[in-house]
Amino acid sequence: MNFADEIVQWYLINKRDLPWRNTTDAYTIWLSEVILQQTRVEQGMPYFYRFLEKYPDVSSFAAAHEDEILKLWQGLGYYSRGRNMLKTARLVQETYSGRFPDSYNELIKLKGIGEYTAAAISSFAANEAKAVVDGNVYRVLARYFGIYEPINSTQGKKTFQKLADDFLNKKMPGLHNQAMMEFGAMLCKPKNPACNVCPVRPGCEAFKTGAVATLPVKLKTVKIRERFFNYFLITDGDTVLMNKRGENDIWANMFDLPMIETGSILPLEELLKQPEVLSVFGKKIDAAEVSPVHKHILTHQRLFVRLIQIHNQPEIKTDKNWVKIDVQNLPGLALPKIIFILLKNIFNL
DNA sequence: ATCCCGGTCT
DNA sequence: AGACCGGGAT
Repeated sequence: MNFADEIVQWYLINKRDLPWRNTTDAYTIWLSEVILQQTRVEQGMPYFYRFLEKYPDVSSFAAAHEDEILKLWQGLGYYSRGRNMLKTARLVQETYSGRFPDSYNELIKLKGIGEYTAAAISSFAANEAKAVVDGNVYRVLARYFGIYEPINSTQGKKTFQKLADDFLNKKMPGLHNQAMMEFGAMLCKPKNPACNVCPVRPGCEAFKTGAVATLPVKLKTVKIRERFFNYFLITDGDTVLMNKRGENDIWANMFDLPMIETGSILPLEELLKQPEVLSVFGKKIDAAEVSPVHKHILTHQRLFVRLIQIHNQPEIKTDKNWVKIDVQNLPGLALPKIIFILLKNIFNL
């Protein structure tokens, strides 16, 4: 028996009895599939029952008000799913006279139905030979075949779709698709997969190489953080107050200037009222901006940096990391690029 | 408290 | 590539 047949055998014995599996009605399957997008079975189940009871067919769904749909959808998240369902129900009512389509090529045109859902509905309702590739299928294929291509890259998606298509049981695509997903959800789980009872363990590349916990590979999207650095230029004769940075943030152990970080760009007036500023510099600061806001790009951060000169400051509550440095010694310090630029403009370094 | 997970649309 | 959401794990 090949890999896919083994999984179908496993499925026939171990499957959960879920309500949407006992029908070939495209409308009912559509309802369940959209509810289950990005949603766990346990969470989606009560919503499925409520929707099916209130809207037993596409005509009743199409006749609903958007407010009713959203109310019934409340708590499920990704509310555009509900709004798209209403658009689709109305379109189906109009153009298909209420007969929900069950072919991949018709389904894929509908709002809220992408590749996965079109393959799911067409294979479950009409046994069309389209392989589903959802998060479960990615995981099962990546592990069994030992594929390190990222599942969320453009090329990776193609690779996995092709692999899924190649292994699809063309005689019973619906059963095959259900089996692949159930196997991923119940046995080949993201965490703590049940390899000890896995029927395809002997052929599993990830198991052989100890890569089960590593696969599938997923590109993590590096979110770029925006930060706002307000630097203060505090001079005394030929010296300037510098700050030795700590270990944990960017520019570890390098020198910058005394600084207050804020959550956004504040007008100078506002900035000087911030508690952190008041506690360090007091109320009567004679301060002026001496640089525009510089945008400084790092790999994971976008910095908005400006320099504010403080003219008359007799008593500053100084920090233990602050040190007076002779201006002529500034070029000898390890300075981040943007700090060097700010100081260069002031002191003609 | 923060991270991770997941289909579709734009 | 990023936005959309809530739940479960850490």
